[in-house]
Amino acid sequence: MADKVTITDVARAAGVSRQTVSNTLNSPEVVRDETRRHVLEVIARLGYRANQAARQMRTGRSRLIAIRIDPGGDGINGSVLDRFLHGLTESAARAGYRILLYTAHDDRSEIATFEDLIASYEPDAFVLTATHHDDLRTSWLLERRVPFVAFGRPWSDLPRTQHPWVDVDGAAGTAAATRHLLAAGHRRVGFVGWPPGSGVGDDRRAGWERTLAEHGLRPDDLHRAGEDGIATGESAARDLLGAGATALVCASDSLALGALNVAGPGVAVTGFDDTPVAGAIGLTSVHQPLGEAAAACVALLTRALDSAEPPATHMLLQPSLTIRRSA
Amino acid sequence: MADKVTITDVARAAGVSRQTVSNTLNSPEVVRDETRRHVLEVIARLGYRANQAARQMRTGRSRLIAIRIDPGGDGINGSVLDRFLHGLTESAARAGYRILLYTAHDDRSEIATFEDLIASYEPDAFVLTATHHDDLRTSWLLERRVPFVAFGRPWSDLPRTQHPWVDVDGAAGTAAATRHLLAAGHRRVGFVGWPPGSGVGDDRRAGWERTLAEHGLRPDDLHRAGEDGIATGESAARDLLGAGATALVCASDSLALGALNVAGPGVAVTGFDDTPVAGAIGLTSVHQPLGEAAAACVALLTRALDSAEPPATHMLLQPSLTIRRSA
DNA sequence: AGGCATGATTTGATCGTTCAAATTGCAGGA
DNA sequence: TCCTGCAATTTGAACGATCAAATCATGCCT
Repeated sequence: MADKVTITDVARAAGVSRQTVSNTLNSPEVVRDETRRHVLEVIARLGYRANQAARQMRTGRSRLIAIRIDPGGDGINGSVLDRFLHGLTESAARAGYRILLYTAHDDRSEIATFEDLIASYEPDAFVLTATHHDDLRTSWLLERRVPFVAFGRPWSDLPRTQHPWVDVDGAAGTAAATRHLLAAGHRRVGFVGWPPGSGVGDDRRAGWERTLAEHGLRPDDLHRAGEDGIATGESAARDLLGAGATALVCASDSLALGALNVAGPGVAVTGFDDTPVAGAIGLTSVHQPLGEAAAACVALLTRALDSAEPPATHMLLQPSLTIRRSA
Repeated sequence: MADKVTITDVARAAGVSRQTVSNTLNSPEVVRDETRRHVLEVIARLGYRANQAARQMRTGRSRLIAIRIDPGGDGINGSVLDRFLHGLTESAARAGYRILLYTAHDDRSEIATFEDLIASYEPDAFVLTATHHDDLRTSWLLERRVPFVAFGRPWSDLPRTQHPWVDVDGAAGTAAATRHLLAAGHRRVGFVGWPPGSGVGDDRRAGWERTLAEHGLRPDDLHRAGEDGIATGESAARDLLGAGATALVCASDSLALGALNVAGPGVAVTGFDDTPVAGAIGLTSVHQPLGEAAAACVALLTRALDSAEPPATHMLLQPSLTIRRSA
């Protein structure tokens, strides 16, 4: 590539030592004002930037954050992670970090990739996505004191699952959707979700249930569960409409799309994640502040890595409801 | 992190020199069989992996490939780049490379990021996406001899735009869609695209036009253009159906979705990019082999970087048509 | 005038791997 | 027996930044 400028080149041009150049950039307070100004002028003139490999060898810090990328393109909800990833890349760059990607198809292969990345590139931290029950990754990283933050909560109180996390309050999202439907006059509001046992799914159903109770209404068995997908949405919606529901809160946009296919005029449907599909078909959907979530992950990590402050342990963000034709 | 194993540790444990350990991994042909086997056993036992920063300082190679990530989440077509990015990350890892992400909002800020990344992390190459007319990036990289491949063709014969690229044949995609509609009995097939001047748009229109001509049919002004989006699709479809079209080939899934909103029974519509939206609403759409495109990009780069073979200059891949209810 | 303290600056060493030259040992031929 | 050639192995140096100890210069006090 173009001829490289090193700290020795700058030192020579400025008539000072290498250390004075390094101090000018990293500990300016130990350099006399006049010297510092002169060195900065030479740095700017020569276009000097520090070589990260050399810095890393001496400091042990790569200023890299590693995250898995998923093949989400076949799914309606896949775009959630890309928006998060974009936000993460921007926030990290602002904090002086870069994002390193990897792929993995299960916990064990992801752990094998952790070992490889840690040994070769030495990322300063990991961001975990798609956390789940019995997630092997979190305890592996905790045991080895590898800094990380999860986008998604641990759904267990076990000590080995206590780790830094950022999440969006799913229950608050379905609560807002439910309130919106109640405000529109609906009294028999159904819920289409996933089988119990999924932390995220249980949380989203809790928001619907709790809000009905707050309005003196009973769920009355007006909830159905199944694997995420349009087909599940369709069959669950048929059942619920047959049972007298006039409005449906769905745990995902895939489920909501299926419900919409079945819903007649007057039936209100909401989804979750505010995906491009929701935008395309006019679906009211819970919007997660993914840019904010990404920024929060970087903030938690940089506080742990760069700051003397005690690390923050978690951050729960609030969603909003994007209102469209469907409700 | 966990105690590090270095090449010196392995050498000591094996009773050989550092160079013999390095040779065992990188030039095994210069190490006696018996010695090599013994050293490999010690490497495995100690769990040694080379420190990439140290290697990079000596070889000048980071084994990183940098690519921009876009905030595609607000667009229906955004998922195209995520599937590509996932495929790229997997293919790169297979070839011994990792993917480094950055963001940029225009050519100039992207070039500023190039300068920063090149000086600090020294990526071995860049993958460019969203190439366009008067793209400043390609000439900047060519002038500095920075290795890169574009996912997308240069649409100009100017010497300064001759660079390695991988693309999917858009014209072949719309040709296949057009043939499919003709085979279904349609004779008045319209085209909904973008304003002339976009290389991608012009190419996709050419596929439709050429296929009609091959069947002795004339386009008859059965084409409309506008900014990508559902609204454009709707108004263009209205026009074309009014002009007698019974089928529509659209340059994107967004346009196709708009067209579908307007199309009555019996009107066939196809889109482009086979996005999750297409899957969700039952739209026949041209599918781009993004995993293959990603693998081709890595192949072109690794051939240029790691091989003595003369570099390949480009690769044009073939799409397929995913047939659903809409056509 | 000399000694001491302190701010400012310099320089040797280090990080871990690869490069390249030097060294070693062994076999074959004169 | 000695010399030469070559395969196998070793070791000093380099990559570029930071760390830390050493050095230098200046000012103040005795």
